[in-house]
Amino acid sequence: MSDENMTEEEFLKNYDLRKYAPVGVTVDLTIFTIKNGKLSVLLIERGDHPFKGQWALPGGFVDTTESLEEAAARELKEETNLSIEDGYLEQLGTYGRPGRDPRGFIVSTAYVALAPNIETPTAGDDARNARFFAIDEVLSKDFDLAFDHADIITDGLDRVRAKIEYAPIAPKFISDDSFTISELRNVYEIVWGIQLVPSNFRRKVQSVKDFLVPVGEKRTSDLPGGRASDLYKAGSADVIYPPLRGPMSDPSIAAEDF
Amino acid sequence: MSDENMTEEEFLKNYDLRKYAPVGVTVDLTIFTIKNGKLSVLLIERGDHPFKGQWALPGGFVDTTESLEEAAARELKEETNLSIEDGYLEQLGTYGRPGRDPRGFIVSTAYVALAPNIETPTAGDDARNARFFAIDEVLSKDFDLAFDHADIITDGLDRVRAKIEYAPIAPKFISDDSFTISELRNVYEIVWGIQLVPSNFRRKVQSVKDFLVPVGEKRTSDLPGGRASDLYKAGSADVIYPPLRGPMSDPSIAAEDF
DNA sequence: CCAATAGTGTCTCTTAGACATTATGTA
DNA sequence: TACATAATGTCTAAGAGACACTATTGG
Repeated sequence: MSDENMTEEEFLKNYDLRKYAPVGVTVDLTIFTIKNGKLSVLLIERGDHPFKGQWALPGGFVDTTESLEEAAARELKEETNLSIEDGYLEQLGTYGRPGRDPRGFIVSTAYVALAPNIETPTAGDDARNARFFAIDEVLSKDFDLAFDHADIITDGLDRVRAKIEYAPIAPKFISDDSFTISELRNVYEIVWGIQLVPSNFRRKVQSVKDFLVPVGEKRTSDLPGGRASDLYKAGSADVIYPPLRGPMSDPSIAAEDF
Repeated sequence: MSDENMTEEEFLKNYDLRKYAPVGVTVDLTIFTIKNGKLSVLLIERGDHPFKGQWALPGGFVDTTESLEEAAARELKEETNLSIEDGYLEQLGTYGRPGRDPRGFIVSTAYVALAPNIETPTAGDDARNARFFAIDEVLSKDFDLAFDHADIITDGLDRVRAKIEYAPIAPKFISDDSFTISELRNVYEIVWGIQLVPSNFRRKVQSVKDFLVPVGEKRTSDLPGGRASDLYKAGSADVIYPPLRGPMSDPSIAAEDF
């Protein structure tokens, strides 16, 4: 039967993807958190070939019964026990350079996740070694990451630094449901790597509609001294407008700071 | 030989991706242009199953010898004869919902391309029907696009509308190498679907460092009347700062206009 | 001259950045 | 009390939006 006259049903009955060149699809996660005052990313030590023994982003092959998003959410849950609602998960991009995986033509769709400071990532059933590394350590020249994961982490870092300007995702770095404006400012300072003027930061975040809602309680610092601070929780805003301009958006700052 | 004691070379010699579930990787392009004063997207009429006879984004399977970017650039060249330098090409995202392609588990990495108003897309060797459609027509309820391409076009449209705020890509819509500020403003007005105040737009784009460089010539309008306008060409800026705020970034405008 | 578009100037209001001042907590 | 941090207020300069005005073209 010629292709021309086949119905779509007939075509699909005869169709077999296996005839074509073998390819694979994986997801990889850049799970960011703030640990010891530094922006950090979760890595796992690979227990199998390829890159056995090297550090890599958590991830794995996508099951053909799940979407990419579901595969990423599954990995996030496995590694951090965070559900997609508590944490934050967003597609970063897809990496498909031939040769990036020695097993064959395997494209990987990378996701960015944000996590609060969780004590120890759940190692999962497999006895994999998993822990958070400071970003600057991971991106240093002598840190030997598997695959093209250094590229992915670099892109993920850029994404996070740019996105906290206009998306209300910074609270995802904070463990508690409620937080102070100083804690929020601290997140921005760590992610951007610059100091912010507290009073101006306060004015700006408070002027953003539905970004922060006052909880009505105060928290006294664990350090000696200092006025108790008001607590806030994340509001319903889905955009920060006007954005909190960081060093990513202004070329004049970016030139000197990165 | 157990997996435990294999070297990486031995592992890879035995490894065969074909053993796993069959998957496919395609690229799809949302090639935007401005035609008849409307933002438009290139569609091709599918000559083969699946979705034979329906309109779809140009694209196809990725060759395992090329990167995703190269595959997208190849498609762009085939469809519009634009090289990646003249046009503009950027990864949009990857779509992997099971069932999106009836042939099997096929993920598609979508790219956004911008093209000047080209007369007729090169139909290519294959006798496919290909032409630009106005965005609002394509995204109307009764336009029956193949696959999940309506989702991809919607996302691509959002990307373009957001990105012309801070990236100097608007000139890519203009055929000529040099252009007037009115022509540039026209691009923004069409993409955003709003009217801009000419004098304020002029002041803002001219204040962006290295965005526009004067050519030193004037162009007289083809219409009767009107002062001759200065010509500019795209400069070396890779970011527009401060951004040209459109309706995408300001929730108060977005609410009423979309 | 008129009509039409390009380009300049001006006014006001908002916002950002810098920093002073006041408030409230602990040692 | 001293000290530390939170919260508020103030000043100035830059930028945005609205719109008036001038310049240059063709008919």
